[in-house]
Amino acid sequence: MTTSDVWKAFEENEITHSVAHHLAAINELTEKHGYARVSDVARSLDITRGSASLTLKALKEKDFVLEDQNKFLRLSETGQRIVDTVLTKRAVVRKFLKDVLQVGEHQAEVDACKVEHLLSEETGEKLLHFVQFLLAGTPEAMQFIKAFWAEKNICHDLASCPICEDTCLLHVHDAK
Amino acid sequence: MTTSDVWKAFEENEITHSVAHHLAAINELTEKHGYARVSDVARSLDITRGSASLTLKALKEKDFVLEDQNKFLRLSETGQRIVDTVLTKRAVVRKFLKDVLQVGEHQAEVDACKVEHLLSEETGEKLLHFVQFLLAGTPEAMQFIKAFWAEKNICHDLASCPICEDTCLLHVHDAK
DNA sequence: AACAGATGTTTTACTAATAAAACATCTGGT
DNA sequence: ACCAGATGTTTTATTAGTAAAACATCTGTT
Repeated sequence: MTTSDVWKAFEENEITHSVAHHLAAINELTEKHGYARVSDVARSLDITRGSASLTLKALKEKDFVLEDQNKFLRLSETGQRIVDTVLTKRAVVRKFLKDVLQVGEHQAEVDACKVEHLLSEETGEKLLHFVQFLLAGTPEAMQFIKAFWAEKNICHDLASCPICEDTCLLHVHDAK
Repeated sequence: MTTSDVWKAFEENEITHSVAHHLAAINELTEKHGYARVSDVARSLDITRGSASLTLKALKEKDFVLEDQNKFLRLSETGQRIVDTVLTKRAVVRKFLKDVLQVGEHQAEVDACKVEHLLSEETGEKLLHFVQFLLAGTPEAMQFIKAFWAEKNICHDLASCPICEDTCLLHVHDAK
């Protein structure tokens, strides 16, 4: 409820950026090549084997990752569920940024990747719902999108609005 | 361009969560009480004076924060610019989550706070533009919002869609 | 002047995530 | 059987951000 409660929630995240990508790497390697070992994860994330070994040891201890007799890794049911929700959030954000806001391909990818593991389930689900509806092709959605992309009379300077000369906090100006 | 380039961008962020909130604290304290000292920032963020002292020392060395003869802190021009863009991004995301997606007040606050410092300028600006247009009251926007809030036939399960029994990657189902 | 309380800094220690290097093990080719 | 290369782990070190505790300074009574 207080300011510090809100901002400290960032640190208390169960799924860190690093954890999300270790799990996603196992997921992708397993799908693409049929197996994932410590070295494969390390190569895929461009970190050393030692680093991957330590992080993955922690993930094994948390039972997000399982290991067979031959050191082959796979996701536990929990690990798979985590990866599925994170990857869906990434896909939703990427699609929203790219197809709706028309953010450049690369930047949309980077921003989605930075944010994927931080969004709550509630936000993820509601954004998914929103993007689906927006791109589903109903007349309301199509007319709205068309009108939005035609729109130009809005201040979009994050630091200082040239019209009202203040920090730009969601004000709309009349067309000149 | 590669996967690891994208995911490593997270760590290379100039403005960390901690830095963003130290700067925001100085901003808020200065506005509200006319001054900000190390102790005020520490209290405001609920961390020790020692921690705040070290982080703020780094911010002084980077010239984001200035200190006068009496140890009173204020933001440099650069620091102020950073805080303005971060706070605007937070406000935009919060408004989008709360007023458009109808995410709960508290969760919208937390998610906006987690994400504010990670979004690129491009995404921040385009989201601002989008939210402004969506809430500006044009007929297209009002009809779209009305239709969206009435909509129910869309899968919004992030982990596994009960209709197609797959991870839910932005597919829309027909109404039953 | 002296003492109490607030303030600021420094030092030591901790955690997560990394690199680097040493080490151990396993596997394939000759 | 041997050696090279790949693989996995452990140890040592680094960085950012924190806590805790010791210390120094400053301020306002009395």
